[in-house]
Amino acid sequence: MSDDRDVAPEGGVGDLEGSVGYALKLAATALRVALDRDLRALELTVSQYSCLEVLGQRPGLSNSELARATFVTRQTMNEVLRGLQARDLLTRPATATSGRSRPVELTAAGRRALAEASAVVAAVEQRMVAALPAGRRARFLEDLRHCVQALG
Amino acid sequence: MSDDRDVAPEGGVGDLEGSVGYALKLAATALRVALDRDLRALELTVSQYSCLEVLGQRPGLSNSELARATFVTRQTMNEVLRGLQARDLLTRPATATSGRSRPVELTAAGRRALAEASAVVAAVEQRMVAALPAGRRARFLEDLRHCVQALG
DNA sequence: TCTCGTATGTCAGGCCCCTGACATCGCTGT
DNA sequence: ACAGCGATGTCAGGGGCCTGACATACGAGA
Repeated sequence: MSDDRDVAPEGGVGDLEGSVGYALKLAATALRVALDRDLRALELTVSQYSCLEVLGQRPGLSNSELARATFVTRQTMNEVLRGLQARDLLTRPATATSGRSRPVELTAAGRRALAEASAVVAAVEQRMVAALPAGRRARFLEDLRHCVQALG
Repeated sequence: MSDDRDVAPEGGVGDLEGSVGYALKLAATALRVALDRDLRALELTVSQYSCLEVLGQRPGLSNSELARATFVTRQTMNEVLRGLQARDLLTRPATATSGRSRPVELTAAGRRALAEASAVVAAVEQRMVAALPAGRRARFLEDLRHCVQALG
């Protein structure tokens, strides 16, 4: 107690270096930065790519459904959609056939952009996964899911 | 090629469920949300907590040094510091003794807030780590570091 | 039928974080 | 001595994400 250095409050976090949460944040940040950098060449943000990717696999989803699928609020997704729609990467009917939800569809340009972006993202992921010792990937994935489940 | 479903572009991402990057993003998001929620009771954001935590372990750091330590830009850290200073959780000399950098110090209230926040964060981390099978924590940490290294 | 709850789209305001730009200050090589 | 360079603090602008709030549209139950 004679020096502040290396002294953590009781029940506190302690050293950051050994913290799983800290390492998790760092890894996620590194991933986001790498994706941001590589996607910038395509004029796409990570959020926009996520939207396109989900839409490519599940065409016709509404704003709210896309928001749930990408884990953002529908307000946020609304803005993302507006940006992509302004660039003619997707279309929405002007009026809803039922209720207020309108199905979102990729345009041809949207599918092209998705294909390019998907390749870029896959390359980054490949670079990351390649750094993991062989055979540990499955366990790593499982551990990540355990974390999500414990926190959700 | 007869159906869009389950058909990934060549070289694309493919299914999201098996993607390490996707799982990593989910885990980091879950962590951030959990921290946000629990820190809200203390009127602290995650960024503010990060700043306090680093400052507690390394008092006297300047704005730019804190920014580097928490992996944000100095502009961002500048705003975080201003918020914390307005609440009297830290102090900065009005004028620099040399150059332009001014050492930041926690106040007594700042140390109290840090102690509370650190306990909250430790509890969240504990909840997360407890979900990992025994003995796998070290390897998980190592894998996360491998990811960071491969991307940085 | 009419009301209530639920889901949806949207606007407003705010926080976090970024890039770009600028002024200031110390150091260094000429 | 001085011009150039690097680091620092700060302002301006923008994007992403959030919560809160509101209006609208559908469906279930009294």
